[in-house]
Amino acid sequence: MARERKFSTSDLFQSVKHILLQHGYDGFTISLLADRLEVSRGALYKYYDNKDELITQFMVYEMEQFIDELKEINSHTGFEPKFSFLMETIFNKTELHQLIPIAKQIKHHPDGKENKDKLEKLPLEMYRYLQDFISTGKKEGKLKSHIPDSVMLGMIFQSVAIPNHFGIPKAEWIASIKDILSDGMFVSR
Amino acid sequence: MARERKFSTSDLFQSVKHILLQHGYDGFTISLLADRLEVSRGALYKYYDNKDELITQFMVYEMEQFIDELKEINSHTGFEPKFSFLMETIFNKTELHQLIPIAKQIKHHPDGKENKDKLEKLPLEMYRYLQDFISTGKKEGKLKSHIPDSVMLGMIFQSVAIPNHFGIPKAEWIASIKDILSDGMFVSR
DNA sequence: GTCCAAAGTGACACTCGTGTCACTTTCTTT
DNA sequence: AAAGAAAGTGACACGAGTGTCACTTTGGAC
Repeated sequence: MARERKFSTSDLFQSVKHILLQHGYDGFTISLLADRLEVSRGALYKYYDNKDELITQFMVYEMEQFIDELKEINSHTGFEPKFSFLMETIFNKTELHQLIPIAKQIKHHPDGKENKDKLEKLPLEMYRYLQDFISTGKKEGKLKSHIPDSVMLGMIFQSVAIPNHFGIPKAEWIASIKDILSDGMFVSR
Repeated sequence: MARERKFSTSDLFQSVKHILLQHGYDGFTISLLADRLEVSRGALYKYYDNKDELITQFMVYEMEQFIDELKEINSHTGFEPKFSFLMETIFNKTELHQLIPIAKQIKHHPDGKENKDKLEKLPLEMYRYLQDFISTGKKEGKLKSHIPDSVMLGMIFQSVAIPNHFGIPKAEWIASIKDILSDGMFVSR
């Protein structure tokens, strides 16, 4: 290294996240990012060919980190503890789910699409990791076997995105969702 | 009217919807719309001050239409029929839920914000209409009374957005979701 | 047939963000 | 201290989309 860098990759990703969450995909500009890092736009183009590649790499990073956290699920034994861990992990990373619609907006250039592929495969990889959890649950007779795994996982993951319009306290909010996912909204007869 | 219009408002909204779903918010341009309607861009500016006002008006129209459909819920008697109607209505209008993230991206100009207000209030109006349904369900002892209404409605509405990655047939897909919402994923003990 | 008001046109000026590149700065190596 | 490699700068060319406006077209009213 001939000269010290003015910003680290994690500085950068942190800023990218901040800007994306605040301004959304199309509100994100290289200038905004450069200002925040106190460098010139040109400097950023030294490391990333273009805006979309930058955002894609950020997304991959963010997803991989999340998947790493999820892997911890295997350190819990028994179905209920695993389920609780899963819910906690998901609800502690609410921002990630705000990033998903943003990720879908990325306009991928014809060339350099390796990262695009990677990004598209990550959600599937995640599903695979959790497949175990679900099938264990079914085998143990805890989960209904006639409901497809993907519906269950889909419901679980989608639940973070529910807007809490009326500001229900976080603990009650999560408990309610867990309750519905587990035993439904209906009073059991 | 001194001269016949080349396009009706519903022509226009239909095209707007098509373009928004295909290209997303930032992919939407007045040129694209003008081309599709076979008019010049200038013509569109005769009716709408700017792009965002146009999209906002479209969104309001779309939401109001959906709310009208939902109002039909009162023509059904009994809790289960109402619930089924609600699920059907929601899952027959999947596009609308793809429009929601798009609506959030609208950049509202400082002036002319009446429509913006309207758009923000509509989801709440919708909640109000369905409040009845939920509270009736609770009173009749069908729904768990300790779970907040907004969590229930949130879960119901959010469920359309679950991506069906593995292409499960629509009927099975909806039935599974209904099942989870009603009685949960857990095997009842 | 003339008038006029609404509908439509397309060229124009403008803004904003992108990506490039020759150049400067800073530090390490020898 | 000279060389040179990596980091950073800022002016530039460019493209795409926006919104405006003087002008043309159309068709009903009189």
